[in-house]
Amino acid sequence: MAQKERLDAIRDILQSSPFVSLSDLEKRFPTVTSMTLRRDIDKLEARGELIKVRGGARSMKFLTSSAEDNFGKRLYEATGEKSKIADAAAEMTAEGASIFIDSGTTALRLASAMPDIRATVTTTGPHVAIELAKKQRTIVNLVGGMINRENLSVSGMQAMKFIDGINIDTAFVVPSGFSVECGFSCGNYSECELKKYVISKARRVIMLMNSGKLGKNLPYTFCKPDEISTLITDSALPDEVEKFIKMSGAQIIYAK
Amino acid sequence: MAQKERLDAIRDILQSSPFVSLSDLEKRFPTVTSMTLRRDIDKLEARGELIKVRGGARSMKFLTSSAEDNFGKRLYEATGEKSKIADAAAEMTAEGASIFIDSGTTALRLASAMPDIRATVTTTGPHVAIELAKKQRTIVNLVGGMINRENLSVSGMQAMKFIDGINIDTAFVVPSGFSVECGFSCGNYSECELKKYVISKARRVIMLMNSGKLGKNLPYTFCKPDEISTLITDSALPDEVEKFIKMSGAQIIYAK
DNA sequence: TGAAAAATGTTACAAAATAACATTTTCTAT
DNA sequence: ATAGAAAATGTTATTTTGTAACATTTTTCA
Repeated sequence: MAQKERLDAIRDILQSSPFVSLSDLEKRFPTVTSMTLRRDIDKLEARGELIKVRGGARSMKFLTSSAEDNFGKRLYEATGEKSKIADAAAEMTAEGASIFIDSGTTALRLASAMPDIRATVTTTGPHVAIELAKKQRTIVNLVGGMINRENLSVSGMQAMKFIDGINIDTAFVVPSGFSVECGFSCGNYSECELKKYVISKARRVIMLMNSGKLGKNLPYTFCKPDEISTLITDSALPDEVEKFIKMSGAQIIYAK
Repeated sequence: MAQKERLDAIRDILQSSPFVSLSDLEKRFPTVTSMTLRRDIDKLEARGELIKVRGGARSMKFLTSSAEDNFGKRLYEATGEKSKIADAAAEMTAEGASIFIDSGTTALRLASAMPDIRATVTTTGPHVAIELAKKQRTIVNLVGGMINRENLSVSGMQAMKFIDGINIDTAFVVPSGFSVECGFSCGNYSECELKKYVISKARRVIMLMNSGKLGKNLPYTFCKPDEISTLITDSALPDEVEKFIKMSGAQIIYAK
């Protein structure tokens, strides 16, 4: 019976306060041990009524209301470069298309920015696939193969075979580096091979590159600008780079 | 710049997972100190993007939208039993083996409980693959194919082809239901087919079943007790069930 | 009533968080 | 280009917190 009263009291406190410390509780319930109070907190956490944090517990009520506030705010905050690029890319998708999306964080942003359309999306990124699975209408295919633990993407022989079996209308590819001399490059051989193959099979290739990648060369070049249709980036490219890419026949979109 | 990338990465992780531990982050960012990662977490907490908890951080997104996202919810359900089962299963792995791990939350527990051995692990669960990728020695293969959005697992023709190309020493399979009459069953046709195929190819089949699945029948039966080597469960089975399974020649392990 | 289960207490130990200061990197204004 | 400021990161020692494991008490209910 004693336990029930304590639990109720803790609940009450957390209705009017966003946090309660263990020492507060000790003062309030001097007849029981701190261990007992910890166990009370554990119980309430298991029921989802609060969140256990260092030194005490936070009120679920206050957490959810502040979370909603933040969500509204974030809509007006300047979104990061990657999100801008992703938003621009998301507009280039179409109902009914067969779409390929690379792995990586930029790709992940694209996945969450994608509209919920009736399209088939194939990806090499497990995270991307998980994000895409939240859509209701989109069919999601995950490429099989060996996982590269550095960047959590799939590649290798099995992956090549998988790509072999599909057609691609639009491929969204993310490089790790770009320079005029070396083109688009990445740091892993089998990934490079896979990207090459995807690009060769895709009707339209859209490269998503945030400006941080500019001027970086990685060991394996998988593509030159003349093989892509569009480059989406966040900030203005140096003149000679822009000229070079346009000469190669690719369109440049500055996402903002 | 480096900091920004880390913050983005942490944000990303917490978009698809309800919790990230500090040690996860240490593995992911081996170039910086844990102190730096703590400070990153502090920053994000100050912005209301996550909640700092002992050992890591919890996703604000999952706290608020856990009702919609039943996968995240299930992670915290039946935690105890599933971990016990996973721990017992983890002991049955061996260096050099070719191991298959199913998808699902129990499988995810197994993935994190697995020792870091030189083995090849193939899985149908993207979450499982991501978890396994944290090991240093283990080679991780992700089966390719169509994603089932209910339980985030891969199946379909492409997946069957993938399984076709590999050999399996030990398969850890997780059913959605079991009864004496119907055997081990699951709720999805193509998944059922895949499990069947995996079981037929595996030298040794270990079924991981928490007691909550007992007595449940789902539409598709993929296996009867006489096809498995071992059943790992958390609490004592009713006598007649235990008898039936042992008569089929399977070993029963009670995890505790 | 008398076992089993639940609640609580005790203690020792392990883990995690913090503080405070040192060092490095990055930015900025001249 | 560079000095100085500010921000980011590293280092270490210390304190706090959490947990595990087991002992004891209380409650439940067959």
